[in-house]
Amino acid sequence: MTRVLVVDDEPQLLRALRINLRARDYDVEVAADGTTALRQAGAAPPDLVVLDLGLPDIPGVDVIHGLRGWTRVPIIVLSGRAGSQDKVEALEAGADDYVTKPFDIEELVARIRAVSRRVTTAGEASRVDVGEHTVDLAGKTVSGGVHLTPTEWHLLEILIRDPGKLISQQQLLTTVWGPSYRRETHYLRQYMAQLRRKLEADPAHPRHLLTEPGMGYRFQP
Amino acid sequence: MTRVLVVDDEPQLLRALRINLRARDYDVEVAADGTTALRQAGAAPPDLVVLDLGLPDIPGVDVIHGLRGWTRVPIIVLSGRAGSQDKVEALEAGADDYVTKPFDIEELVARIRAVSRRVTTAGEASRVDVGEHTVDLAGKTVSGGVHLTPTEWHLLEILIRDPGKLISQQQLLTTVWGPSYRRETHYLRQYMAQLRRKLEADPAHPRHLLTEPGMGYRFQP
DNA sequence: CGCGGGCGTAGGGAACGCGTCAAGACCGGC
DNA sequence: GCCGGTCTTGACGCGTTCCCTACGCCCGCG
Repeated sequence: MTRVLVVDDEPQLLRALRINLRARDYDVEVAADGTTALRQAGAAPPDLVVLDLGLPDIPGVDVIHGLRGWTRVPIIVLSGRAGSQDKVEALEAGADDYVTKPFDIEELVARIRAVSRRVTTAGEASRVDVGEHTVDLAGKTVSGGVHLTPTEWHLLEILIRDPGKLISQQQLLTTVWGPSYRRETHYLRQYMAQLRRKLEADPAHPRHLLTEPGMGYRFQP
Repeated sequence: MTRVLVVDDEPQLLRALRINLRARDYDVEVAADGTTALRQAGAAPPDLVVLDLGLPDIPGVDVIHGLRGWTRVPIIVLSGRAGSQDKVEALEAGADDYVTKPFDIEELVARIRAVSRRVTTAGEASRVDVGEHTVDLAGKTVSGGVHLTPTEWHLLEILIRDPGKLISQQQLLTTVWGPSYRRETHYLRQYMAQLRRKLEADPAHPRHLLTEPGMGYRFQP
């Protein structure tokens, strides 16, 4: 889960951000002033920082410098000052984005998503453990010399994308084979068996690729 | 040198951007409409795109989608519309930043620098070993007197950039030959065979330039 | 106890994708 | 204008993957 550190002293903004980001599976932490922010970031480095420049103790640019001294964590700046000189200064100091107040909360969330997407997709791959093996969705690799065919990947990706969640047979069939194959449930049995043979330690008694009779399948981490 | 593709039809803005970016060692290319932009980006992929949403031919969001279909190049959007709905839409489509007109040229340059800074510092290795040979990406040389043609270099670079990661044939084709060649998979077979003949010890049984049937190719160090 | 639905497994035919060889089209320099 | 290298096409054999049919098993139900 992506951890966002919000540095601001307005309870109203904090509340709105917390709600909106929680809904999108972000973890929100809060700091009310610059010193707290720097200490907190040092103690538990966040994955992204939302920084209000109008802090009670230190100038916002100094907070940017304080962070950039040791980390390249993405920083999104909030500020009441719309002058381009202020923007240039903050961006040159190392900020990734600059949003002027007042702003729409939806826009800020979209910008947070844009920045964190850029970072995570550029960075290391998303890996998931399935029993003995490790599956790398981005690189399309499985540890232990296991090889998966395109159809097997397609199926596995849908299941892994929502760990623990039940995926109906109809959804699996329509997304992998197309809407006209909605009733061909034996395709699922076929390929689920192959996935289990390749990934599960004991294919006859699967522990991660589970069947929910009459309903669908579920990936259990 | 970082190459920036500016998609806009205002000569005044283009001129200002060209001067300011040239001064900071950026290479500036220009496209006046969406189709030109997509074609140009396919022919010579830029390192960053500045995209005006108010284009004469296609909606700006479609240009974003057209690019995001095969590349993660950073996109900075310019727009006269300041509504948060427009911003969210563009950012969700895959844009990295959104600047509303009128804006200060200094601010745009600062944002370009902020975005490209994150990309270039993402990391890069110049020399890579491929079996018996050593490939120097920067110097465009291969040890052992091996010579590669431009197309071969282009292909090899994409594969080497993400070692161990699978690259889809769609991405390879659009990046090397252009979006219209998306289905010409036998170009890939042709040139992958040539690369293997030149680099692999046993071209019939490649150990570094691997095929993933139905999906793409992978460089294994 | 017999029955049927849902599930897991096995095997074979067909189609697709891949590698390879070969030849024609294009473009540069000598 | 000739010639070498490079880029585009085309055709063929082979292996893998996919699709489909068939069968055995477990469990709930009548």
